[in-house]
Amino acid sequence: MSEPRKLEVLRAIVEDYVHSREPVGSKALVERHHLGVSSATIRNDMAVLEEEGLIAAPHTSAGRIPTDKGYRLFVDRISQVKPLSAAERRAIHSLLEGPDDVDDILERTVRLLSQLTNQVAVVQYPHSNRALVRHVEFVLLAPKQVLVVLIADTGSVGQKVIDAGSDVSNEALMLLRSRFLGSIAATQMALLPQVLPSVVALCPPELRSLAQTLAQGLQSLSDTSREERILMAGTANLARSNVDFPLSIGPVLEALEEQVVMLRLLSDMGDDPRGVTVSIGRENPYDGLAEASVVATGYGSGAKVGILGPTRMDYPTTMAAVRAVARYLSRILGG
Amino acid sequence: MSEPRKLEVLRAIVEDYVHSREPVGSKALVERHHLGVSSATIRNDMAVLEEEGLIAAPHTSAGRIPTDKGYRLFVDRISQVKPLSAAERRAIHSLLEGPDDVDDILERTVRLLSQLTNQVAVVQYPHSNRALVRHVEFVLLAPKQVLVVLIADTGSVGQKVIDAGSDVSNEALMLLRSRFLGSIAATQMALLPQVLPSVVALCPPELRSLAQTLAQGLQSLSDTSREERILMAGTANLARSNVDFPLSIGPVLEALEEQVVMLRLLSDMGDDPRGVTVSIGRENPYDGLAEASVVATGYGSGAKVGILGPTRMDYPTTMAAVRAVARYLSRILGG
DNA sequence: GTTAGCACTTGGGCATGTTGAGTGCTAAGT
DNA sequence: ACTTAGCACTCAACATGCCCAAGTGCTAAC
Repeated sequence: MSEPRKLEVLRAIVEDYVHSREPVGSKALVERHHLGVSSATIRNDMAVLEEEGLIAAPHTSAGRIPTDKGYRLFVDRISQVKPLSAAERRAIHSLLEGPDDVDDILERTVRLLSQLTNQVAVVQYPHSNRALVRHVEFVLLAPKQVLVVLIADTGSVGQKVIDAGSDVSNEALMLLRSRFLGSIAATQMALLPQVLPSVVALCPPELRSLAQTLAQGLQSLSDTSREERILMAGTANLARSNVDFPLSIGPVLEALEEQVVMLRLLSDMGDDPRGVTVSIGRENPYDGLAEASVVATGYGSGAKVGILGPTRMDYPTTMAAVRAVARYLSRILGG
Repeated sequence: MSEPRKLEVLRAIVEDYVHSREPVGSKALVERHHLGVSSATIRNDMAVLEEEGLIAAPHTSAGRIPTDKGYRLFVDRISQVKPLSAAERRAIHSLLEGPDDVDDILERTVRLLSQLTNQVAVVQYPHSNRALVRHVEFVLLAPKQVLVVLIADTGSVGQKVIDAGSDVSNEALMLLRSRFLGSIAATQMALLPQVLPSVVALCPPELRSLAQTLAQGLQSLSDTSREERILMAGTANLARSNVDFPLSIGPVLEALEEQVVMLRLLSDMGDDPRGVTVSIGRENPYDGLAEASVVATGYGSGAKVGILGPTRMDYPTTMAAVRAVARYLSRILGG
């Protein structure tokens, strides 16, 4: 049995199964694809594929369906990225229009991606390593509570309420604000941890502890605004694509609700800046996603975009969409 | 047949059905509830209830289930709000702890509510009518793009990118910022539409048009920060509560994804500041929610909290939870 | 107005039969 | 050494028929 044909058979099985949602048998296979051999030969090949754990039969006398391992091989070695349709290109292009508000763009991106792929789309807020501090604001909410606001020149705004140990005066805040602002304006976010301590050190002793608290607040903002948030869209696709198909969507919804889980998931994925990464079924670190796959890639300076869907998914098309969207995102937000 | 007993029967049917998820028959009814009459009598009563459209039989020889109208009557006239359990009270109390960040509080509230009710919880961002302007910031992102930030003394931060028609200088922005800030600091958000025009009018003529654009931005922030956003949690409960129960969750997920739909839904609901409002099944203005009910109430100065779940839901408990959570929310955020 | 009794309906469970897609194997063909 | 035709076998899915329990509606008596 020839190695190339074996792969061809696997490809055919994956494609047919993704398309029909039904186990595919040897006879149907030779009919739909013009492999130059008979169904008996295919049966032999399939037996081998099954031995290798690439396909499996749900029950004795049904066709075969790909295993996680089968999909893996398919994705790694067989599939070719499909070009996008003209309409799809147009849709992505239209992302370039409209206001360049980061939130807005991400919002629209994630919707578009979910529509293109018919899956749940997920996008991580862009890293703002290179962003510069544009403004700092301290707002006294209650005697001991201060709202810390950190604005970057990219337009991203981070905010956090912190608890000062003791009563805080407005004057003190004003003073500290101008101190901080004077020292860190136009500084890279990534450098804050190095710069902030010296600012604190230069403050009058009686304000030192407050300044310390505020500095911590600012620093955590520079951290969290980098990675913390995630946006998603297309949850309804989970239900739709699984009409009469029992991917139990409960666990998946749970995973999607836990931003922590999703963040972990995305950042665990490889970081090949060129290609997209695929995590299939049980390869996922989270149990609830044992029947799901994640297709993701990085954009900009390292944040991730991707989709989540059933293992039985049209990988070539999906990968193409994710890749295209990521590229445009990089272009718009400026790597 | 006595009117009180008829209601009693309806109540029993609703309660049993909610509990067992199965149509309830006359015999089971007399066994579980000690109504002082025989099953034959109940049958007569049930026939009447069915005529009145309050209950229906899925097939000829099955028990009855409540109709939307039946639930309506139940909610309006029969049910008594159940007191919360001690554990539930404790959980709600613990909301009082931790930092009083608005986002944080709402986030935790909505999670808590979804856990208490086992439904999807939804909360609208609080109205900030009475909030005072604390700070205004303009950030130049690109030659023609300005980020407008509006900070309220409540700690809520609104932001928006606006498109100035022509190139903008940093100096101009600085000047306008101090003008605006001087005029509207400590002004009520609700008053902005009246105050802003006069600020614009006092600007130097060459900056007038930019000032006008910025003023519009500020105003829309004061509007949108009031109503626009919605937070939700517990989507996974949709799948869980419908294991082996075919509320098609697809349409519901769609509705939940459309913030517009949800906002409309919430604001269409009555505004009784004391009690909770319930919208049952087809009473909902959105078709996808024909098999769902919404239980909501106002909090603070008019925003809404509530839950969404299947029509077959434990209304008394749910209503109690929603009401209790709304009260605490009002207390924390200061009506 | 209530109740007991009874005939009637019907979905669900179960055992049984049938069908068809699909397999694995063997033996023959290239 | 592959490939192929043929064939016996397996098994989910569907269908059929049967029975049962739950439930109803009605009537006649209390």
